[in-house]
Amino acid sequence: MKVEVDGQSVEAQANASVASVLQQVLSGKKYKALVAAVCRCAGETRCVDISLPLPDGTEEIRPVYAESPEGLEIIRHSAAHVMACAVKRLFPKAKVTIGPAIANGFYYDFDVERPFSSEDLSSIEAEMKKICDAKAPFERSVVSREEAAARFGDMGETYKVELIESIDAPTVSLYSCAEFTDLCRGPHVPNTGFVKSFKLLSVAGAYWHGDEHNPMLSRIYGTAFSDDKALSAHLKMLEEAKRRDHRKLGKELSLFMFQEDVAPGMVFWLPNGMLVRTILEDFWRREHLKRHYDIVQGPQILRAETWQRSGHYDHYRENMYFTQIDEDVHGIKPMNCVGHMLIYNNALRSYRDLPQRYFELGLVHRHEKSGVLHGLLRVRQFTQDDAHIICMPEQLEGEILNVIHLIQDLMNLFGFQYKILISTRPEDSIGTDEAWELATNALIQAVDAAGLQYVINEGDGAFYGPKIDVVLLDCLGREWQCSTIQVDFTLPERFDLVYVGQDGERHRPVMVHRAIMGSVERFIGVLIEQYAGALPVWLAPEQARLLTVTDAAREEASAMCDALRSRGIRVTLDERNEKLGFKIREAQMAKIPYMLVVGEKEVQAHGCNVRLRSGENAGLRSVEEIVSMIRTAAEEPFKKGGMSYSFS
RNA sequence: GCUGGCGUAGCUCAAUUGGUAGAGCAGCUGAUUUGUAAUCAGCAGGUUGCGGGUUCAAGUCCCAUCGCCAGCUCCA
Repeated sequence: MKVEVDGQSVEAQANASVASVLQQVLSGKKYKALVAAVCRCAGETRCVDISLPLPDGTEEIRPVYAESPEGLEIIRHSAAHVMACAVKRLFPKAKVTIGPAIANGFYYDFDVERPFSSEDLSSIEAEMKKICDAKAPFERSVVSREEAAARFGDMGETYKVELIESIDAPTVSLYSCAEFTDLCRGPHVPNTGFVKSFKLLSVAGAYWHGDEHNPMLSRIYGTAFSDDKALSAHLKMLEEAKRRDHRKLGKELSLFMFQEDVAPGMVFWLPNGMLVRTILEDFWRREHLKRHYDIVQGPQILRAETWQRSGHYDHYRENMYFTQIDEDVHGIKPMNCVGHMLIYNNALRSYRDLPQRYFELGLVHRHEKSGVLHGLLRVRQFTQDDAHIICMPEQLEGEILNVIHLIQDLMNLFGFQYKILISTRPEDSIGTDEAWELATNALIQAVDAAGLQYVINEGDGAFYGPKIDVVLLDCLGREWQCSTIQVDFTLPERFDLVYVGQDGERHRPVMVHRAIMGSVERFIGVLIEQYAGALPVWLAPEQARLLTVTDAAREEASAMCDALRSRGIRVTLDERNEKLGFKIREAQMAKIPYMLVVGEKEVQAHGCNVRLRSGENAGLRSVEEIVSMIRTAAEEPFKKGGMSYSFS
């Protein structure tokens, strides 16, 4: 039969292996990096082992190379098998469970008497190395469910038996490498020699099936790449991520602190950090005013009956803080929506008044479980850049498009890439089919209109409406969930929101919750990591520092400091009796964008010698030149987006 | 909340397996007036997270508690 391979038509014998067909076309070098193949038969594509015979009716084969995303996934999955094999050699009593490839590597969960320690990792790694050096082939076999269950049952692998019993098919496939056999769909690399660049990273606990009522298993995380170069690049990236950890930088740059015994999960903003936050918030409020939002603020504490009405008391009570005065129970707000609903109801609204867009930098409290707290990224008290847009159904698409533009502009400002996920109606939900369809279409059409790619998450919406989530990608490719746009059918009902239409009748508006940064705390945490603490000039708490060389320059430096301040530059003066090198070092570690050196020469010339935090020297400059240099740098990121920055 | 690892000076970390709690940085005092990532000297700094227990003796071992870190689950 004829098979298409890489654009070439090849004659293939029935029963020929996938490998032999590919070999006719691929050069030796390409063939060596081949880990699997994607076969298309009758319009269906699937990834197969190259050692298997060509599936009947194959029309086309596409080679999968080690360095491709699919190839890496196969290598990682195979690495998980190799790891399980090594663990069974070293810890024969360990029971295997599952071991998939994940975003940047793989893991395998084991049921062991004593959890693995980090010391165990190196011995497991050494055993894996042996298995890989042996280049043991991965062999696939297909057996009946009963036979597989019996075999794993004999081995005492009770978790595997449970998995087999849950599979709804007469047969299951098994993969063996060396002496280890695992239940697995495949495909795998041809032999263990393809797993040559791997590293075990950490151990962790995880529940069987992710359910905390199930036994706790011991999980080993690792990563694997097509070659050592890619592996070391990845390990370097992990080091870099550690170096950029916002918790570490927050301490080093005196931005914020935590005092866990006093207020776990709540931030103390230090002067530097609060300045960054203030600048960011001021900018963001202005941007919202420009885009025709109204800034509002609701109360922090509302009586319990209101939370009953909103549904939070029934659905969100576990995460809420309460306070009791005499007999009255009050709930501290975990969300801002309720206040905004009540503000809407303060007047009878006409269709001419819609949309109403209420924006609030709303402080909320959520009692998150202690184990989930994480620096600024997950806290119990935080500020959402929250808005609720109340509009007529036919305005929905346009409103959502405006929100998407705002998201795009913010992401561009900081150079973030992003991914868009649209979540549709879940099983358990409220609202009519028509309303869901209209809202979901509005979300999709708005994203289309903005010319953006998206992924649909079927059934992953909130029970009260469909949503768009935006995951931003920082410069290391890490993902951060920040923006969210959610249509809500419940709250307009519960709070009986109405508007008077053109027909004089009362109608129910629709409501959109949206947050762009998500939370100011989280967003600043992400920014710190994105810039490794060297915040852009417009956000830097200290934009410039004047450094005197000797006391003789004090007077001149002090005058320049006043002059720069009066021009709106955030500048300080370091006139301590220290060597210049010492002052430079401190300013450099504080990641101050401009270091302005004033010594004898500069006093003569009435200027400063400017050093940038990159280490570059910008030469002797006058105060005016420095002001314009800093302003230009501060405004630079705003050139590309539809947003502006104002000095004041 | 669960599993594992931790909690020592303001910060970063030592303390030879149970035997006198130390160092660097920061701080203070003094000397030094210095040219692009650390000048020198001295001083001070601790109920080893908090509470019990074992022991002649506990930072070290045991129990409990608060919290942190890596995950699981959840989420802005």
